[in-house]
Amino acid sequence: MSSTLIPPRSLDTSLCILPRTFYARDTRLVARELLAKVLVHHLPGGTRLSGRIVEVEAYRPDDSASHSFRGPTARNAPMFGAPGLAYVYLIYGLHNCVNVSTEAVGISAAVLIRALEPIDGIQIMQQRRGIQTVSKLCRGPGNVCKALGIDRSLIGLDLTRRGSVLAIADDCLRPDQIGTSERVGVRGDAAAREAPWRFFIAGNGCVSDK
DNA sequence: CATATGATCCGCT
DNA sequence: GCGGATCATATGA
Repeated sequence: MSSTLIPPRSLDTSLCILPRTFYARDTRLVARELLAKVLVHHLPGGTRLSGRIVEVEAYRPDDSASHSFRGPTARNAPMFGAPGLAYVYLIYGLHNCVNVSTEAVGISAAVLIRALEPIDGIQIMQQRRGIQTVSKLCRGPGNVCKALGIDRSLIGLDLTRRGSVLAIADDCLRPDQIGTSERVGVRGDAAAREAPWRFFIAGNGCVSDK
């Protein structure tokens, strides 16, 4: 397998947390620009689990594949909330999936984090996943959450807040080449199914569904 | 209340 | 390629 990225050994997340203004923009742009950013989960006790974002999907207003398509509910509330909030949901009764809300308050949109290139806490991720292969630890949205220990207790968390246990940081690395495709597993109308709103770092070995 | 379904994953074939 | 796991959520009675 080949990887286009070289993860840093450490990262000062306190200085480079993405601000709310980053998320308060068109979701497709936010999704693209989240590539190569670093998702960080701080565990109780101070252990840091992190990975570089290598694959995302945009879910937009008036998007029949989106959980918010039929209006606000208790579950999708974070999608309508402030940009930069965590939206975590359980799918198939088993898997947690993590999103970040985007666009202005009242507008329902989010970016689903589909895959990471592991950086910090690889040994813990291996234990949680029950596998060794690093490139598979955070491949797929359910696996991202399982490896990093993200669950619904984090719903509504403000990822832009200083000291948040979950955050996204910018260490100024940029993806070489961005690939796009239709989103995985969506079942809305034709426009939603065909929209090229999945974005990934081309050639990265941690991307799902290649 | 009852029921159908899903932004998935894994193991088996 | 197929199906089972497993349950929150949404929807309709």
